[in-house]
Amino acid sequence: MADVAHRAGVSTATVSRCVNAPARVQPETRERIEAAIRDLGYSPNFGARALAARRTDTIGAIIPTLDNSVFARGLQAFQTALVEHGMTLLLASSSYRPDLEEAQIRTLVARGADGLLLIGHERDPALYDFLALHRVPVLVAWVHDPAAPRPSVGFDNKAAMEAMTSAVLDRGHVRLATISGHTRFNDRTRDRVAGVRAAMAARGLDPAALAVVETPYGIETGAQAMAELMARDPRPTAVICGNDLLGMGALRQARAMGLRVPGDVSITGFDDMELSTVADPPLATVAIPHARMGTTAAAMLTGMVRDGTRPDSVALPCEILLRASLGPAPLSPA
Amino acid sequence: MADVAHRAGVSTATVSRCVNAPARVQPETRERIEAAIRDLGYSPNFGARALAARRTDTIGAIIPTLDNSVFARGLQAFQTALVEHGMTLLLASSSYRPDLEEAQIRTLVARGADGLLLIGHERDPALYDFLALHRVPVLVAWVHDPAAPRPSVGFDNKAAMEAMTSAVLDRGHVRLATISGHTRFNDRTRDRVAGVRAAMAARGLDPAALAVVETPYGIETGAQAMAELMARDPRPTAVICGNDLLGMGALRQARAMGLRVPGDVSITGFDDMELSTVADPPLATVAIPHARMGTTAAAMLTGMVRDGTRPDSVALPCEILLRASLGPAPLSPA
DNA sequence: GCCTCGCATGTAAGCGCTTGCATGACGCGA
DNA sequence: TCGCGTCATGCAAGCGCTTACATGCGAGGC
Repeated sequence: MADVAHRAGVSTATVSRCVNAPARVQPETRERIEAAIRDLGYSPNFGARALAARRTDTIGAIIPTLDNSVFARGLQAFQTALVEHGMTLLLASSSYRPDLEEAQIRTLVARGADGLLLIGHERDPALYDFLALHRVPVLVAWVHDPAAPRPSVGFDNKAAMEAMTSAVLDRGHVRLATISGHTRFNDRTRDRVAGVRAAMAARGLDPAALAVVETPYGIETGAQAMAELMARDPRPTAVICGNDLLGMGALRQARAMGLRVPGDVSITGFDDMELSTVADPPLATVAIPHARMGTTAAAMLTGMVRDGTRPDSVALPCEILLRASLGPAPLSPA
Repeated sequence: MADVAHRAGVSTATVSRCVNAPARVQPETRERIEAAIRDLGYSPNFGARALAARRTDTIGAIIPTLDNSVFARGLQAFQTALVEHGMTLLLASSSYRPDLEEAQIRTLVARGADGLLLIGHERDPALYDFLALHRVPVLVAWVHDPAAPRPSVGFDNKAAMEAMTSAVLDRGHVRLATISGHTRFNDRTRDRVAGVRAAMAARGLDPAALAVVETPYGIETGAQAMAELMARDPRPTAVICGNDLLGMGALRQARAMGLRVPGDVSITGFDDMELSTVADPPLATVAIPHARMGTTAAAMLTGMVRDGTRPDSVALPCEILLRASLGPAPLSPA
């Protein structure tokens, strides 16, 4: 930087201003500096800048997993938008484990993340205290809860699942089952199950009659859960799955058991992963606004970091995709 | 830090040593310091540390996309392993565009990435010069080419595709087609097509007879390419796809056209995405060692950064998964 | 018993930027 | 013409660590 200053015949202060606030330096001076920067191939030292300016232009994100495309797609949009705002993404994953998530949060804060994107509201309050202490703005994604004490961007998991369940009930189904991800430490999952129950209650069905199997997200686990549900008597005529992986597993298992979908049993998913369109039959599911969520999150978080504002939570709409895996309830009980 | 030093009755230098090289301080001193750190909730300032130590313990990765799980799964393993090595992941994506990739490389280097993970060898030599100039070690993944001037960790795309093609040829197919991703700027894609041709040549077939359609990776695009191929006369009896998304699209299109798979046409993929097992019929494909690749990459890159060594390239084996979408060639030409 | 060496710790000089404040030039109104 | 405000720029004090070198101590060898 000193070299650049010398070559341009100015002080390092002016070079710094030229880089960070070009408007504050005379056009001709700026040109000279820019030429010097180019000639010398100068690029500011990140550590020094972080130290002096007390910011890193870096945003941390901690997601449960990248192993399937559930979060990856939203993250892709988030990262791309972040770059457009001049920010860089620091990424960590928690494997759905609160203890690992906590460790990652601490790491990212120690690494100087200016802001954090987290999935879901539920975590140890002490963590939020920690973040407040370090003045790190937090944005919660994949959920929408205007009542929460922190801004969020996402969709209403409960309402979305309630809408999907209504569509199922519209088709005459009475004996419903749900294959859910683990609800412990996971408000999204819990809200989805609550949505199923709410829809049942709204139609005068007993929510307690809902058959629920909890299992980690995955195709295999979904298939196992399906096997278990199909062994029950009476057998459910519609299986509402907490995500598409579970739904795909259920579909595969149904086929393996010789059950027709939707003739004998209807199956729905949640997420609209690319695989749900190519399934046979295509999986009815809830489409999540991944891209908009990621893009919006990037804009909100950048704003929070730069202006110190606390934006309002943003609700994004989901879409119920009624595909062939959802059909009318079978006429005669199995 | 000064507070910690004062409370523990030592100098800041000792605190620093206690944090960075615990073995170099007396056990009882260390205990006092650690207690002080705990009591005060001290955590070192990242920028200051980066500035003074000239390293960030941060690794950058630039991948083409996170929109499907092709790279996401490997990245998941990479990130997890990185954390175990005390490193943090800076992530960027390029959308398969060399210009964006270059910009991201420059950004990550400016952000102080100690090392970089890149996908594929092919890029502007000036970029490699830039990286050498900045002394940033680079590891290339998703390919294996021992002859390349840079270390890599991955698999031999050509050999893998050659093996898959051999399996196809074993089943009597003669009229082959390939749906490939764009081969420009993409050595993986190119190697895969080359693998198909090599297998043909090895059996005395004319590699030039291979029908090739290039299209961006995607289910829709795969379906369109399939439609185009199936309209040709004579019609290929086996379609070898450059990845599973293309394969799934081809499968869907075949079904839509009333073609039986594999009765009328065989289809193969590449990647073993989760969706290929649930397809109907299940998609024959090449299983890539995502997790091992990610884990190995993390270990190699950490070593390169810490010891300044240049490790040997690592080849990881792929597995040919012969699933039902691949069958014998139809007896009578279509 | 003296010297040497190794070890634990302290001292202090940066690391390369940003930014509050000071300076001086210039333009404008009185 | 003078004074004041405005603007572009310079000065220099950090930002909070790491680390080369200095120091002082105890142990071991002769």
